This record gives sequence, structure tokens and C-alpha cells, in this order.
Amino acid sequence: MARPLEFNRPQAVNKALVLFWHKGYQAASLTDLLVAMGIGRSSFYAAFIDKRSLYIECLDLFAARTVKLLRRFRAKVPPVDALQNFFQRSFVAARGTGAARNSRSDWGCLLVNTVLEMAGVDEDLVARASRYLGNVQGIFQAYLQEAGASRAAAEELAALLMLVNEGVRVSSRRRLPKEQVLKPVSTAFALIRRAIA
Amino acid sequence: MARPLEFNRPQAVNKALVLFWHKGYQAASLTDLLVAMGIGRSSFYAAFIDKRSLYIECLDLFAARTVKLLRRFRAKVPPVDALQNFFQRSFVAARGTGAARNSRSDWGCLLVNTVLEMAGVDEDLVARASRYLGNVQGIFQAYLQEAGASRAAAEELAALLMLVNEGVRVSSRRRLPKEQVLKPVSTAFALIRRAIA
DNA sequence: CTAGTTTTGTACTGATCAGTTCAGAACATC
DNA sequence: GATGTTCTGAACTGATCAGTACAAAACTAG
Repeated sequence: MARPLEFNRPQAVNKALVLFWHKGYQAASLTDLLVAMGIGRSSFYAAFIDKRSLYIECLDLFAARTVKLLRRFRAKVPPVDALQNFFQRSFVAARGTGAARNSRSDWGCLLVNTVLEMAGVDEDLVARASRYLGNVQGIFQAYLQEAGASRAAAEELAALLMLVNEGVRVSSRRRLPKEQVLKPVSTAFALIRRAIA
Repeated sequence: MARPLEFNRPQAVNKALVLFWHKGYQAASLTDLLVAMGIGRSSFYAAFIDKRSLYIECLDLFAARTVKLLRRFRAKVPPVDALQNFFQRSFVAARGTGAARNSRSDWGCLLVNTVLEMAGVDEDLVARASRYLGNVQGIFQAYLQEAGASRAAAEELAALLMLVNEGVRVSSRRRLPKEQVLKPVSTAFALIRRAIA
């Protein structure tokens, strides 16, 4: 037996996730990935089979983190506040100017990015990302019901919230001033709160 | 002088637009484009300089068509109805099953697709697509004011509508059942109409 | 220190990419 | 139909892509 610790796998996956998140699947070349992950080609293929498999692993990880984030907010504040925090979380750090540029808040959502980038190219990846988005929508719905909405109303508003979510992730990649993304989110939540009450 | 009519340029551009729309910029190879446009390599480079220039031409064309479509609806029905028609237009044709699959309604919006695909890859293209989306948002706002909303309210709701628009274009690429995309649009318009009234 | 096993850097593979070149085909003019 | 100009098909270029092969390096166990 030899060389027991190869490299920090979870950390490498995370580095890859960040690169895919920022540049997309196709534009992130294997060389880019290797540099970011700090490993060699051989190690890469030994550990991850191929580029697509790694991407799937990142997708799964991202989805799990998203769900965890929603749960974390829910543990602290009332359900609708938790949802609103989730939408605004990406923008807590200042962005749009100076050093804060290229923060994660500019990268949208890996699931949404995947749906658009891989549509018409790799439908299996689209289906996987879409399924995860469906799970997130289910959480939206559950929280809305906890806030007092009827099952029907919660289902309807959760679908709308998913639309807003997808919209925010597009908007956040347009390099607009921060408030131009945050304002319509507030508007949406004002309308939703009004509809529930 | 010789060969006066090379090929049908507008038609070729349109074929390219459709391919870009369906597959994205990176995934549409030059060979794909040539086959779709029905022209040879030399003719292509003589007429369009390069792939990126052609893409910009398609982007411009798509934006112009989008504006024209909004105006056409506005000429026929009241402003908010025009907006709602615009959101639902993509789905008039049956989709999601059988032959109607791969209809344009599955391809989202070239502007939105561009923002997500080119973010982190070609910021100039993102900026161009984003600017066109801003123009569309301006039209949203104008129509809302025509419907009786105050300038402030119209601005706020137009921003929200743009979020919904971007969301719809993502949703429409997820191969969801048609009503799962249309329903939240109705919900959004119900809330918006209520806010205006 | 040696033997045995695993990991890794580097060079390579074949495919495909966007873009160029140029000889010859296609046309208008006369 | 010959001439002159323009356009185009097909072969080519160099770069880059994902993925492979393999020998040397790195490490543990004995």
C-alpha cells in the first residue's frame, strides 16, 4: 500500500462546482478544472471518471446545499420570511462595484444555468436539474402552507415563486445594479403576502 | 460582374437564429450552421465575417421581432391583455407531446438564453442581450402606465414582469407540462391586475 | 533500505473546433 | 460562345478539446 491521502476530494469538487457555476459546463475546459482543483489529469480521471460525471456530482451537491440553506432559514424565522431571505441571500454582500464583483451572487443558480445551457444539448442533465428545481418548489409550497395558505393557494403561489426564482437567477447575471434585482423581489413578496392574508 | 444573387441572406440568418435559439451559441457548431443555412463555408465567411458576428446579427433580429410582437398585440387588445398575450403566445401551439415537441415554445428566449450562456464567457454579448431586455422592460412599463398605473407603480410592476418573463423562459426549457408554465403566469397577472385596480 | 503498490506529471491520441485558402464552377456581359 | 468577374466546395491549418497511456515519483510495509 502507498500514498494514503491523494488530495482533498470534497474540496476539489467544491472548486469544480464554483468554476462550473461561474463559467458553465461547456466553457469550463478540463484544463481550467484541473488548475482550479489543483490536481493532475490522471488523478482527475481516476477520481471522477469524466467531466460529465463530475458535473453531475456538482449538480447534486448544489441542490443539496440549496435545500439545506432553505431549511436553515426556516429554522430561524417565520416561513415567508425564510423564503424572502432565500431570495435575497445572494445579495447580502455588496456587489456590482469594485472588489465585490464576481461574487457568487453574480453567478445565478447552477440548476437554472444548467437548464438553459444544456437545453437542446444534453436533455438528461436538463431533466436532472429540473427535478431538483421541482424539489425546491415543493419546499416553497410547504412553507407557504405553514404560513397559512390553503393547499391550492400554496401550490399556485409556489409555482409563481419558482418563476420569480428563475427570473432572479437570470437577472443576477445581467450585472444590473443590485437594487434592480432586489426591488422586484420585494414587490413579488408584497403581492404574495397580500394574497395569503 | 458575375453571380448577382448569392443566396437568400435574410432566410439564412433566420435559419441560423433558429439553430442558435435551439442549441445555444457554443453548441451550434459552424458545420451545423452551414447545413442549416444551406450554404458553404466560403460563402459564410464572405457574408458574415465570423460566427460571433452572425450571432450578434441574430440577437439584434430577435430583439427587433420581440418588440414588434409586443406592439402587434398592443394594437389589438388593451395593454395588460397585450402583455398577458405576449407571455402566453409561446404556448398557443400545443406542445409537450408528440409532433409538437421541439416547437419554438420549448426554446425560451434567445436574449435570456444568451445572458445565462455567455455570462462569465463573453460579457459583451451579455451586455447586449441585457440591454435589449431592458428595452422590453421599458415597453412593459409603458403598457402598465397606459393601463392606469402610476409611473412608480408601473416601474415596479414592469421590473417584476421582467422577472416573470425571465422565469418563464427558463421554465419553458424544462419540458414541464404546458399548464405548469401557464398557470403561474395567470397567477402573476391576477396579482398584477389586482395591484393596478 | 528494498520491494510493492498507488498516484501523478507529461506526452500523446484522435476528434472537432473556427477560420483560411484557392482552384475551378457559375454567372453576366459582350 | 468567349471573356472576365464573382462566388463556392473542398481540402487544409493550427488550436484546443476530452480522454488515454505510461513511466517515474511518492509513499508504506516489511
